[in-house]
Amino acid sequence: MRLASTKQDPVTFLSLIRQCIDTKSISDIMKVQTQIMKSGFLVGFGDKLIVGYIKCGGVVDARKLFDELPKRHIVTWNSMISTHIGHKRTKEAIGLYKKMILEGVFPDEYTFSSIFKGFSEMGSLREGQRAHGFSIILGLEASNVFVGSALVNMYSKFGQMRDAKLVSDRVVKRDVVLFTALIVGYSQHDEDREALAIFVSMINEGVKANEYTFASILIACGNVENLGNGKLIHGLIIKSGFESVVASQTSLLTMYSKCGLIDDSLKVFKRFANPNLVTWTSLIVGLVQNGKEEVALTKFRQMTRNSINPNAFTLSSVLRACSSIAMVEEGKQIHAIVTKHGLDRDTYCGAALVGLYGKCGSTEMARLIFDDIIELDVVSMNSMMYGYAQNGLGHEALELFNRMKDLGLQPNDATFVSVLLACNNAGLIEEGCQIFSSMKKNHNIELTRDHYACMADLLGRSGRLKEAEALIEQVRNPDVVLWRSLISACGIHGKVKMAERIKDKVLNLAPGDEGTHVLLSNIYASTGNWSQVIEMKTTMREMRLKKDPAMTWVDIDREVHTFMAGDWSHPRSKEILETLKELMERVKSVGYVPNTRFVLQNLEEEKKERSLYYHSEKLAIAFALWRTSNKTTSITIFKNLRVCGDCHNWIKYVSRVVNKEIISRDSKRFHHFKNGLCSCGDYW
DNA sequence: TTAGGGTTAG
Repeated sequence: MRLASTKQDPVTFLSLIRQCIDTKSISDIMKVQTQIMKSGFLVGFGDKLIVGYIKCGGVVDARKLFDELPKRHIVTWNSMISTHIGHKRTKEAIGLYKKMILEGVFPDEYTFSSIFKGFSEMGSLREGQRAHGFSIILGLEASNVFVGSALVNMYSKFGQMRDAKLVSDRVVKRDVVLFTALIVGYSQHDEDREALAIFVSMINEGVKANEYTFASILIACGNVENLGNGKLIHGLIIKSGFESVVASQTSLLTMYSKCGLIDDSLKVFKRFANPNLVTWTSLIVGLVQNGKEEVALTKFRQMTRNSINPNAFTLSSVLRACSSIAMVEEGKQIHAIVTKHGLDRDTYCGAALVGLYGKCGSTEMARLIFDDIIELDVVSMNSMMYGYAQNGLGHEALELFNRMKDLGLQPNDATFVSVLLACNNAGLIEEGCQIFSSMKKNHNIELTRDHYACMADLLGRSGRLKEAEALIEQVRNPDVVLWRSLISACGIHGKVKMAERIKDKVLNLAPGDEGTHVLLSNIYASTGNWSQVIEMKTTMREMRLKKDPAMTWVDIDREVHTFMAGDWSHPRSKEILETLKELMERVKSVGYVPNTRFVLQNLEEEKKERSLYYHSEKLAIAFALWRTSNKTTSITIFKNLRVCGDCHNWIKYVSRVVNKEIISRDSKRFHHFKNGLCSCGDYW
């Protein structure tokens, strides 16, 4: 901008400022300001120059000039405050608010409409309440709906829904914005039914819902799985002409998936011409929640192919999908994407990664990620503790549990599932009992089935069978799984009579429960009670109950190889058999003795030994050792059932003679075999 | 010459 050097008049200055606003040029305003100051007009034009700076995005320059002005109009104060709030300069905004009061300028309805947001962003409830009091004194709380909405918002953010409601009740002319703010507040604080009630009263007051209201109320319907109302609102959206608004459609998609109608979510999704990141993420999350993890992963790939970059929300959800169905390799690929986006240290992604690595037995990797997370929360701590629990590292889990208290984090019900499981898997009986009894007393945690299951298993396995039974009887409707763990404990401690008594209880509950039949048959077999075994098996045949065949699989170079006991269909059977033979000789030479107690069939001793020889995990380990190079330091195998005592012992010897770590995930937990020892300490 | 609301995650 070129300025004429001749004398300038007020009209010219005004038009010059307007020109600067149009071209959004801060440097031009500075030139105009210099000119104005030279002409001695600053007092008259200060406010207008500030508006100019603000409109061009020059918050800092506006503030500089603002501080130089001897007198400022209330409008200028308000503009300064709202601009600072808008630019996330919350502290400065609150500073300005205090400064104006000190200088004797009273805040008005415009000031209050923006300043309350500042207090909620700063987390200063007390100061917010003080300002609220001031607005009441000035008669602005109830008379102006802008002020009222801002207050409702502030109290909602602080979770003070009672206060939010009280304010809203006092506001004279309530509009759709105020109602929406209240609905969102209730819904975000798990009071979705109240949110629905507010929606109804809004309609009754004759206030029309808009796309924002619809988006929020659908989330509330989804949260309480109120499909009926959700569908009604879907109809209202169509009637009100908001059918193509992205936000309300995304909420519609979420509502259907939360109500379990994932196909309807997919239908809604199909109508999007250009779904955005939030829409894609909502769909992916919905798929994961409805057990469609593979589809979720396909959608994720489709999304990235469409050049939409994932964020922490998307990636943490996809990672959860991978770990929930043990897609370890896919999970590792997603980890690479997380790293590429610099999100390893994000609370949500970090927690999901910890969960993934914990689940595949790499607690060390999980811990490395965990230690790097910038802001630890209950979930990330729970994930790490659960990882330790699954892998039998009880003391490590307890140490984190204590650290949680030091960090001032409130443990939740999931925390106790992890901690109790950790105690259970590590045989920390006293610690487990103590923590269990503290749950309600000291932490006000509602006991769930999972907590009881852990505790019953812990007591049962340690031989306190009567206590375990009494505990299960405390559960309102104890399920089959709970009782089965007690039967299995009876088996460990040779209490056949008690096992039979519990079996009758279970079969009354669920006559066709094959697990119970298998358990009993195994208990009879291990005590040499072969006639009973035959009877059990006949019953099972008659009832057409089938036992899951034991299976072990191993993932090598992204190819999964599955093995069953005595199954020689693998193309490399010859090599497997040779490796197995060699391994047997080596482990026997250092002390391994086959334990035929674990053969659950009535065979001659030598045949029993042969049958142990070909258990699926032995075949899988032999194959993995043959296929991988000598440099490989660890191999991981997966089993659908629990590992038998003989294989457990055998793998310990193998880990010693081949000098490698062998990680085995069975149906209940991980075992890390190293140098002839197992991480479970032979307690599982 | 100034002001308020919505959608996604463990």
